[in-house]
Amino acid sequence: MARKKGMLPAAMRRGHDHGRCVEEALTLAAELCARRGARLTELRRSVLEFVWQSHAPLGAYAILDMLSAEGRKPMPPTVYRALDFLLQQKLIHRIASLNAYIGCIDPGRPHSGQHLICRLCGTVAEVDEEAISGAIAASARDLQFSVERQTVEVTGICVNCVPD
Amino acid sequence: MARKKGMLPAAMRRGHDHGRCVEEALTLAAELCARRGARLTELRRSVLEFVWQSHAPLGAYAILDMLSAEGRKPMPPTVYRALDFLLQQKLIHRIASLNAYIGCIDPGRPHSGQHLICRLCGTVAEVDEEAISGAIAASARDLQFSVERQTVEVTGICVNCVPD
DNA sequence: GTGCTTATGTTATATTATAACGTACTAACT
DNA sequence: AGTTAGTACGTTATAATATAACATAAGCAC
Repeated sequence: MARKKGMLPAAMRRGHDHGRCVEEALTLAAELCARRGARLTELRRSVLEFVWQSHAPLGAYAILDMLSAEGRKPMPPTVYRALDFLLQQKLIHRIASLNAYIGCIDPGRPHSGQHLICRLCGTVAEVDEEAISGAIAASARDLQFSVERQTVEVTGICVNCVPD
Repeated sequence: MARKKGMLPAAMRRGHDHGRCVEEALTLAAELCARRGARLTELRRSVLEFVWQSHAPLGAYAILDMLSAEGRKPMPPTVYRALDFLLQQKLIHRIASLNAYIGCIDPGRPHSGQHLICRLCGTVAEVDEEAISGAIAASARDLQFSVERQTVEVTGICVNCVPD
């Protein structure tokens, strides 16, 4: 799972087999839930699948529309409950600056991810840099602040969208 | 303005003279706006003052209520426009994870601030650690990602709220 | 003062999220 | 299989955050 220096995260690698990413993510999610005694119901699985299919974070109401298009006609609380479950299981992240949700690239391992958000194509890449989380932890320690959650959202232009 | 290592940011120093913080912030804001040819109107100044008076970020509708209590009866767009102005002038920050706004501690100098948010008392302290922003910049460079904005919001328990 | 620009007022509505309560499903035990 | 306890989902209503679109007023340049 460890990405090599200089290697782009999958979300920003053009032409990668994303169907396979999604499939693997769903399989891993099922395993993790089974191991934890958490129920990955059909609804929750569908939501996770939609979230994973998109490289850009999906809003709750976008997910709701997709479920509606599939034949279910859920109301907002249903979607939010599924999202809450997936957040609790750390299968997805919430991108606060977009009010939207995206699949977690490494739900099996505890980590504080950082997100790079391309302002043009909307793609979000998750990275997990010890240098970043370590610097935050060090600063917090200096201020005797006990960290529970780190939200790092970096907005800019991804390599695929940079004008030549 | 540079905070010494181990020294708490004002927001988390009990008993500091916050009235003075607010006063200084308003004076500086007036100077900066004058220098930039931006108009710090009465409304905008009031909003900035309310935001500064609180150590916890204020929501737009809380500000609206405060303005109403003062006699003005603005509608939401009025408040949001004032907030937009203050954001553009970098006199305040938006805390995405709270949908709320807080005064910027150092609006004169370009910087990418990081925020420590106490889950218990709501106080937010802004710091500006080169180690953090540098680590983010380095990671982005590695991915050929061109950074425009860094959002770092760290949630946890501040030193004043830690149980002994 | 006239005209231009910027700021604010006003009405309406969009978007995101949750409270509260009811029903159905599932698993565990008898 | 029947009972029960817990969990998930359905449904209605509404809260909280934010913006679009257009009207009026205030400030400034000439």
